[in-house]
Amino acid sequence: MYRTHHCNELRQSHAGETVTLCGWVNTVRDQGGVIFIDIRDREGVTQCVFRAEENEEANKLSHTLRGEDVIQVTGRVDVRPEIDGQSTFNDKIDTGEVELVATELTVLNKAEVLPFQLDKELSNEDLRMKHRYLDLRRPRMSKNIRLRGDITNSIRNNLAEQGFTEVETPILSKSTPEGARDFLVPARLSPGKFYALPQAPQQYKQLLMVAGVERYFQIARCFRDEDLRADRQPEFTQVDIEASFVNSDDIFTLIEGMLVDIFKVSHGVDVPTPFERVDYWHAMDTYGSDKPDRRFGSEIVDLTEVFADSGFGVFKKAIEGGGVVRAINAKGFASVSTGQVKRLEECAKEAGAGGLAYIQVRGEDVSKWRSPIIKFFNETELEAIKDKLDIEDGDLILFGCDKRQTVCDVLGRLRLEVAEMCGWLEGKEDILDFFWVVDFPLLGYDEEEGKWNAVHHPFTRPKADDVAKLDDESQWADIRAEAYDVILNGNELGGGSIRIHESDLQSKMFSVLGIDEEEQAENFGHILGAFAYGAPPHGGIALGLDRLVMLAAGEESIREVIAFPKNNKGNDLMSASPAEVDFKQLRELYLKSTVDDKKKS
RNA sequence: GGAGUGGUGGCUCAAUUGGUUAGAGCACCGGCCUGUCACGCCGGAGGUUGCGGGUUCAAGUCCCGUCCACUUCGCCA
Repeated sequence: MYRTHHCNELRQSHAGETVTLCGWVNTVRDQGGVIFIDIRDREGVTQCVFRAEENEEANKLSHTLRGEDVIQVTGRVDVRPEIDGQSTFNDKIDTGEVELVATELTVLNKAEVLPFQLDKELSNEDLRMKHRYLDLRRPRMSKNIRLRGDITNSIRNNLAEQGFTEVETPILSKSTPEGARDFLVPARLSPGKFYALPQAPQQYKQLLMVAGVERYFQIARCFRDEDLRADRQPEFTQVDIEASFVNSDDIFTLIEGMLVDIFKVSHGVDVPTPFERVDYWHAMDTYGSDKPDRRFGSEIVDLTEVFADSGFGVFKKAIEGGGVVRAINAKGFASVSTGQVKRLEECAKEAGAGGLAYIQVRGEDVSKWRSPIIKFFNETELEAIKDKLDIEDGDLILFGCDKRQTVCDVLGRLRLEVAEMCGWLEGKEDILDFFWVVDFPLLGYDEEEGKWNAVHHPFTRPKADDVAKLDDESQWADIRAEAYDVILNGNELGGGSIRIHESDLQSKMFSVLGIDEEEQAENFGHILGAFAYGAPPHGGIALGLDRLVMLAAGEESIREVIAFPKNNKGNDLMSASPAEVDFKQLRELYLKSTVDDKKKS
């Protein structure tokens, strides 16, 4: 037996016992005669005291210890003494009332000097990743990784209790043209052909419903070959769920229960249920986002009627073209700097706006307002916006005018940017604003491609009341889907839908999406076939586990909750992957690179 | 593919906006210390300022190129 206790276990009640601890040398405080070593394992830290009078050899050896050496210490648990009437208790550590008086020391493994110190925050991401195994030793990382484990446990328990069966689905699967770029794996046994890594187990889980599994879940690794972000990795994990004979409400109840348990585990709080449900268009019109952050106000106000006949040409033209004029009031931000205005304008342009109209409200009197556009407004318009936007001295008003969708995007983004600039979220980190966004549109028109795409995915069921509209293209934009997203504080935790389970409806859906019969047979023949043999009504959801754990851990990047993440470019700096492979390996796969590598050497 | 920020001893950062021998804290090495807990004290070692070029009497600082990292847009549920 290596040890009798872990390093966060000993208390005054253990006094007098002889115990053995194992762990890493956290700190060394060499006083010459007496030496204090804090020994650390994943649970915590315990102070060991080495004195020559207890064991001369151990004391001597203790002088050679350095940070991160792995040691085994045996000794007697003592309550920390009073020295000159002063307590030597350390209330910063849980074991601070005792110490281990060492009688035996074994160095299990010496450590070289580390490339970075574990007791300091490190800004060098590069270095952290290169020595990730050391980075993970730090308490914050270790806590995150263990929280992730606790959360997946909680999810498994929760779903098992509800009768869900965990089923694994293939990692080597088939490329589908829809959605993100696939990772491809050459199939040696079928020269010239490729597997694709799954972007999500979507089709498999529906087929499991046809198979009569009824309640499926999987903590599933998914792959997408797109550019990375702080909250995006090429491989990521979804909590994938599908159930038969359920409606949206059943899914909501299930997921709410699961999330309540998760935040009980991570925050120790009871999240109230049921979560509020917000209509998609209400979210878009009010917050300019389908995953709004509602922890602060500055909601979007429609001013289309006010400016319907405006003397300001830009507004008037937008409205005449079927567009809208809307604005947000950034309360108290009239002090915005020129640089910030520029940044906001950039932001608006990125979201599709032509420019940014604004008013800096500096005083009660309109003559003191600073704005490039206000001179075009008449008295009635000014009174109307004062009233509708609740304008007070010190406010900043930001306008958007264009098509409804564009204005939503623009003002939605500005709203978040302003919140960032003004620190509106400071002190609100503990708020947990969970809700559902429902009644998504089923279809969205892609201007570039000139075709209709599925907003969620092609298997999403239209709302019963809207099914008939599939026959009339002019009504496609108005079809609502039986789809839902669950949101927390402006983050999409997951989304799902009730699916189509009839092959004729599914076939019609494919047609609407511009997938002809031949292509349907080729790419989706198996699922259409399956639906012909008695597919039960079913639906499900997928939650992004990485993001969920990130939020539960209070981190800002999913890399902080993934043991071995990839960097911006999809590289693993520790193992130096991806890497070149031997020519022979490629030959066996019938592959030849076309990369021009004259830049090398 | 575009944009932004950054790259200075092992780590975190500084260096008067172009001017002496590139500094400090931590870590490291040596010494001292029997109650420390971010221990303390004395001493020491450690640098091709990411790389390449240019401007200049003089470049960590300015210019061009390039590489790397992070953030972001495009892309991506």
